[in-house]
Amino acid sequence: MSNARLSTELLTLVADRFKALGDCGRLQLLQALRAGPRTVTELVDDTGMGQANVSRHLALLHTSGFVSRERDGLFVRYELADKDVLKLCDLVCGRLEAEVNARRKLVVNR
Amino acid sequence: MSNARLSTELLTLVADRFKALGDCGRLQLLQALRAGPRTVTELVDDTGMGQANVSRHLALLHTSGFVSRERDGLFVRYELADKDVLKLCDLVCGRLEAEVNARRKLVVNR
DNA sequence: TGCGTGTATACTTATATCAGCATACACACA
DNA sequence: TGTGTGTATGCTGATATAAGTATACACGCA
Repeated sequence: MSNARLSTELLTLVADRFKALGDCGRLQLLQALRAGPRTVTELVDDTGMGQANVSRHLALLHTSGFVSRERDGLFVRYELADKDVLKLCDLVCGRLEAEVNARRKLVVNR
Repeated sequence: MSNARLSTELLTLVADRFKALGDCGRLQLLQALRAGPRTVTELVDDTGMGQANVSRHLALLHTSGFVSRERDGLFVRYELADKDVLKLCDLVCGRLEAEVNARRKLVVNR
């Protein structure tokens, strides 16, 4: 890391991770998982997305290492892999909030 | 932030930011900007990408708030907007490194 | 072993994204 | 005002991604 120049191969991997987070549906799933582990069915209910969709998005989040899965009988329970994911989201959210506030100030003071 | 449920509108905005980081070329540009401000031409040289490409990617990074721009005569100088971007990249890189090391260990010890 | 329920995947269509080329635009300077 | 250089943008074809439907697969249980 540090200041070393990163190879394009590594950057491609990094880009893939960001791409995995670059979808509203997947972020919804991650948000729903904030509260704790959830089965696919529960996530379908939580998000209102179709089952196939949820399953596909979860698969991608899983191969990207953002969630872990565990079979429980007939169900598969998904869970946030670690807290880094939320750190990433919160960093971006923080930036957004700052921008929104700045913009609001502009509008109010016009 | 905290644990409040985020609206899908906000999540869409967040997703757009992540999407902006979800491209190898754009990450290359951000990496090149680590060293300091750069003109478009310099970034073309640094990255080997086409000029139109570089310009478009920079435009996206700019509207996403990751870089700032400043005209300098005939040139436009781009610069990292803040250190958060690097924090984001480094978080993901850290995760990757950990995985790669784990995988390498598997290969070596097979 | 057969059935029902939960999850994953194949296939399709619609949409988005990317790179390259050509060209328009912005600016400095003769 | 015209010319050259740096930057941005419109257009195009190729590729990737997303969602829906149908269906396959996995598991528990009668």
